[in-house]
Amino acid sequence: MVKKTEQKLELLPVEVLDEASDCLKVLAHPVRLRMVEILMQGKFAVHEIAQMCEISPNQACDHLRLLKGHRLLDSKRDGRTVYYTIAAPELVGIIECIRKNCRLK
Amino acid sequence: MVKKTEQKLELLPVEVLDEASDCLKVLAHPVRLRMVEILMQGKFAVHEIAQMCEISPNQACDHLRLLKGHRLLDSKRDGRTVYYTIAAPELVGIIECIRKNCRLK
DNA sequence: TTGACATATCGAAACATTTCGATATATTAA
DNA sequence: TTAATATATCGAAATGTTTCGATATGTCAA
Repeated sequence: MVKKTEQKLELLPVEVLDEASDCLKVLAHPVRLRMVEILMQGKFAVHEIAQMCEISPNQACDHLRLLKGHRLLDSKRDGRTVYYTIAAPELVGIIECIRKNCRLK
Repeated sequence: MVKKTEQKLELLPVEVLDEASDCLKVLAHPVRLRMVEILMQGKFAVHEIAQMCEISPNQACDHLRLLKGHRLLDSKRDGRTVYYTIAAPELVGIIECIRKNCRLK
């Protein structure tokens, strides 16, 4: 019999964990989760997102910039309005996971 | 036609987002993701987990304590050894999501 | 061009997290 | 009891994040 600590566990490479934890860190904020939720239902302008999140436009910019910087969102200017959209489809899975699991407690 | 900003979006209650972001914040660390991964494959002692994560035992304690404090893990002493286990089944969904999505890039 | 609106950027204070060593507690065997 | 092993706790330095106001840029209409 093999000793427990010598068993080969199936573990993800460190780089994947680093990347995943970076991504989770960015998502781990109630306002940013709300933004992802909102953008799962369409494209929206910064001021619309700010309003729905009940924060100031420049604060919304900060959060959106962070999300975009990690390639989770994308943006496109149309006139003086900038519309943000979901860039990383895996976000949907995480929000779904929250929807499914965070009801209780 | 209803104006976009007046559309009723399906949004999770703030309390759920607060709780979810708390949970994600705790998970958003490469060592803690590794711990969850490891514990998805069985129960392990603190020193075994520390060794597999390549950190000191007291640092492992710190991280395990944090995870347990958020009810993501559970522990049970057997003699002088303390075994940790997964307490929140929803963790599995998040790790699965990482496995599925964080290959590329 | 000017004014108004929409978004973006930046610095710094406030706040939170991480790490590490020192020390404490719990359990067992001698 | 004492020594050895396994965990746990704590304080404080180092580091990272958040927020906010001031200011800058980009676009359009008059």
